[in-house]
Amino acid sequence: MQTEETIPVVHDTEKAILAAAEKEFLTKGFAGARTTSIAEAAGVTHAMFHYYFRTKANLFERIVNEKVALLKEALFTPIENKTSSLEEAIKTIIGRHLDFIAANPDLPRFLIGEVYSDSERAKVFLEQIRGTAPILLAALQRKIDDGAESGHCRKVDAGMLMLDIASLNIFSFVGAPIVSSALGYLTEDMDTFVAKRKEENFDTIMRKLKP
Amino acid sequence: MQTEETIPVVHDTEKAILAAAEKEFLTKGFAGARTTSIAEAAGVTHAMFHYYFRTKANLFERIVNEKVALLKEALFTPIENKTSSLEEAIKTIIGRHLDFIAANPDLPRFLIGEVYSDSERAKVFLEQIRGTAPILLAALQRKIDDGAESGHCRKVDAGMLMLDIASLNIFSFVGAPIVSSALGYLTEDMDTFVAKRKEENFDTIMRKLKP
DNA sequence: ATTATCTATAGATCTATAGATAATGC
DNA sequence: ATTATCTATAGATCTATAGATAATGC
Repeated sequence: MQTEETIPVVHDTEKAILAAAEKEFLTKGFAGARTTSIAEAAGVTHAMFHYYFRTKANLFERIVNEKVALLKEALFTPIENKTSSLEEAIKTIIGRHLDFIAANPDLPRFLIGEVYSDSERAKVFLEQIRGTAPILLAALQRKIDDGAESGHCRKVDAGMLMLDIASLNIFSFVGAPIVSSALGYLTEDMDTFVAKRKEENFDTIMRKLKP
Repeated sequence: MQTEETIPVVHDTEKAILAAAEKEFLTKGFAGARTTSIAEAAGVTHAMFHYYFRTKANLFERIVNEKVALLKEALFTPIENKTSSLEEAIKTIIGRHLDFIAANPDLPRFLIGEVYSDSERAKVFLEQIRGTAPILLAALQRKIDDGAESGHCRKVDAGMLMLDIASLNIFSFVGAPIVSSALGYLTEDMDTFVAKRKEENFDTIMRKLKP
């Protein structure tokens, strides 16, 4: 039972193409994606693709930018509470990151394969991150330094710590199919898996920080 | 000054095509690779491509199989010395893995993007690993269990530990361009970087094992 | 004789556009 | 009048093959 909107639904076709393109590009990459398949999946004529977005490259760029912005926002939002402990800050970062990946499971592979395999596209991506990452990292480094001074943790580099966190989180997803199949683990449901990995990776990182 | 071989160099063209194809496929993926570019890079006519390998898919499969076999051999060779300690075993595994990635820097991205994005290709890949990984893992698990019994380390799952090791090692390379650029690190020479990462990741893993 | 190579081109896609027609908003 | 949609097709690649010619090994 659909509710009739009085507000006209503008550009329904445009949205359908965008949604179909996102899926096609994220799963097949730029070279593997077909504009005809996108139009077909969107349920519109192929000509509509070009009417709304002119070129394949146009639409691809748009989707990349959208995804990078999303990632930027999800990951590099400064930790709100200035009085939160280092432990809480790390828990927040890992939690955010893993939740984001769980909500966008194709994105890591897409970024790895499409964005920074192409140096031109990588540049745009890196520019975006360069602007915001340092804010989060500076705050993290301050907390680490404070902790180190009071003897609660080792003095490690915040950037390297973030690389460790990113590695453990991302590969939990990207590598899971290999590992689970190779080792014969059962694939439990997503939520359980994410929760388990949050704890596990948090523990790994905290141990690394211990004096 | 070239030494004249009396033994005839068989299939020089074939080798040239193979080498060019490997580079093209590893950097651009199956969909992005062009058989015309491969022939051109190999310095032969395009028809030669088909004369030697018939189809694009043929050659792609051949290169995937070759690379997977290489990876299998490099990573899942059992630790020789049965009397070696857990610490030594882990050091060997991390060292081998990182050396292999350093020697094949495009391979992780290629496997991530090409092999297990396609479930059919992934199956072949996983079959290969399923055969050999358990041998290494069983040996590692035994060492962990021994260590746990004598109170030298925690009792952790060898499979999960390998996932952590793989994550940290692979992402050291795959993610390095992002991180180094985002944080403004200078790219030091490869050997230094590999050596540093070996130590760092070894330390991370050993801390995870501590009781 | 067999193997390797070349030129030329068929055949299959795929992106993009032209131009006509229908729907929509003033 | 403007915006959205359709059909048809141009134009550009790309993979693959046909068929002729040169090189090689007995």
